[in-house]
Amino acid sequence: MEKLREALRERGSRLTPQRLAIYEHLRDTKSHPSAETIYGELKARYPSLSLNTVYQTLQVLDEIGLAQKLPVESREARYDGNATGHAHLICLECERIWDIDGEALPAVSEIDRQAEKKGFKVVRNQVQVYGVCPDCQAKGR
Amino acid sequence: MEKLREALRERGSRLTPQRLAIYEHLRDTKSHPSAETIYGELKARYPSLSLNTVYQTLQVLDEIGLAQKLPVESREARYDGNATGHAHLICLECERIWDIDGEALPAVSEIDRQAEKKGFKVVRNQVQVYGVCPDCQAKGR
DNA sequence: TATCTAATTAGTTGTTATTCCTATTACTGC
DNA sequence: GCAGTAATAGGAATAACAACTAATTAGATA
Repeated sequence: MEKLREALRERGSRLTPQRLAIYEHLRDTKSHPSAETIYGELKARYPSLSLNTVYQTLQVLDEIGLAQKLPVESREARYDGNATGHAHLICLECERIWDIDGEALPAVSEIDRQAEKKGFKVVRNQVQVYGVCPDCQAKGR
Repeated sequence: MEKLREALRERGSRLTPQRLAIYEHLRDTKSHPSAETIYGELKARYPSLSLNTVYQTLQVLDEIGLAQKLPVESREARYDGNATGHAHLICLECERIWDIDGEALPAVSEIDRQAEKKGFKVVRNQVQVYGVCPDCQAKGR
């Protein structure tokens, strides 16, 4: 929470209950929710919350590096409370998303390095692997 | 062109002048255009072309593996006539997109391998590196 | 090459994620 | 606590894209 307050202050922004709630929700879930989903999940506790605020807050969190917007193939963007560079595994059937960390990280860094070799100043990367998760495979296509 | 004809036939679809034009345009450009851009660029030669046809054709090309839809951060999807697995370099300022091939490919494959180790059946991947291109870096800031 | 039939086109309309607008509310620094 | 200013809520607007439809056209067959 102090991390959030500090990052917001640096940007000249205020810490509001809505922002805190969205930040904590994102931080505590592994589900990479969409804006709409976050809205739905927080609405019970914060009845006055508006979807617009969710969008704005997610954008702010993305800007200050405390969240990451994932532009995936489905229409809705999904959000990740872990903004460090890592890859995502996306199930084409159930649309769930998982992080791939550990051994995949060096490969992600290697791609950045190739980009830099071409004279690019790298800001961030997005690595998505689309496929079918074990659950959906078991469910028999 | 025969490749396109063949792939369309297999799907039970026909080769039309519009489809051919869109296919060739995509194949011959390195610019990863949006549907709207393709429409604008072909409109002069095919005045009767409709934007809807462009969308439909791009979807067909994507399905038969002769093009690739890139869900990028900007609102419009961009299309690539090279549907083989490779990474993209995207300039956050001018929005141009380049392919990264060659040495980055093993790293992309390595990430797929990690996904498979988790029990995923990998279908395709998307690797995007966002940053600032040399031109835009030179242009100051 | 004429015919039959299913696919395609182009135009219109629909859908929906996201953004814009603005009056009201509520943080923050004093 | 008060003033100043940023954030919120909520409704309306936007825009990319998808669905629908009537008319056209291409492809296979003979």
